[in-house]
Amino acid sequence: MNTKDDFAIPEEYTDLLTSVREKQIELALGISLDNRISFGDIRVIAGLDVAFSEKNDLACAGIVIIDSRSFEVLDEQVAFFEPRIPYIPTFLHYRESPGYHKIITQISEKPDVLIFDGNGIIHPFEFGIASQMGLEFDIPSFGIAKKLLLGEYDNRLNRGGFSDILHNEKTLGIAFQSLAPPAKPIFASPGHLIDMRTITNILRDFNLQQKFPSKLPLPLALADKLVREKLAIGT
DNA sequence: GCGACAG
DNA sequence: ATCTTGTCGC
Repeated sequence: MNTKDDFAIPEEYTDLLTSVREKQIELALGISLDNRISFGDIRVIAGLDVAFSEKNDLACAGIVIIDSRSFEVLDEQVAFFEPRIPYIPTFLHYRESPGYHKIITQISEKPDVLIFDGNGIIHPFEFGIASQMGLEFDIPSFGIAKKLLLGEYDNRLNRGGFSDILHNEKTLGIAFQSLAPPAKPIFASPGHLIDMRTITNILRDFNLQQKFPSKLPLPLALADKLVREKLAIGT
């Protein structure tokens, strides 16, 4: 089982990332796992993702904002930026957040909930990118990872089934097996101001969109598609 | 020492 | 994440 010690900072980045790590630990104290908004009151929900060029010198961040009742797209925005560091596990926020800070200033409507591509509290310091962005924007947030960073779960999942993800005897997230296609489960965890129950409801509600079949919830699936297309054009 | 490690 | 050939199933 992975622990904090398994995620040491690479030698060549100790100068830069030691203070980033200290900040993670400090800010993690400010995370709330209580709901700010109940599931039934969510009207506007957004998915956020980043795509990278092959050379890894340019990235495109994107947001797709959805009306949770009609499933219509209310707004979508992209922003290009240069990643500050390469991909280093547990430091995704430091790599991708400049893009998210740009697009959040461009949107016409403030979402009730943000869904990030990555982890919330499934993180050695319980402070993944979804937690940090939710805290910085002061908006309820959670993350979805396609691969499990740490923790354990019962992998005998039925279609449409959920299973708690445990780490050090604590529930950090939920594994979800999509209803539609044979696919591996996804791993969701709260970022900030949202609870497991609400996340479960969102995953269930936004999974069955015939319009865009995906194991990812609709807003995130659309954001994923958006940034990939825009990057291909802008490159 | 080796392996594992969100995107 | 991105690239990329081949293969399986409906």
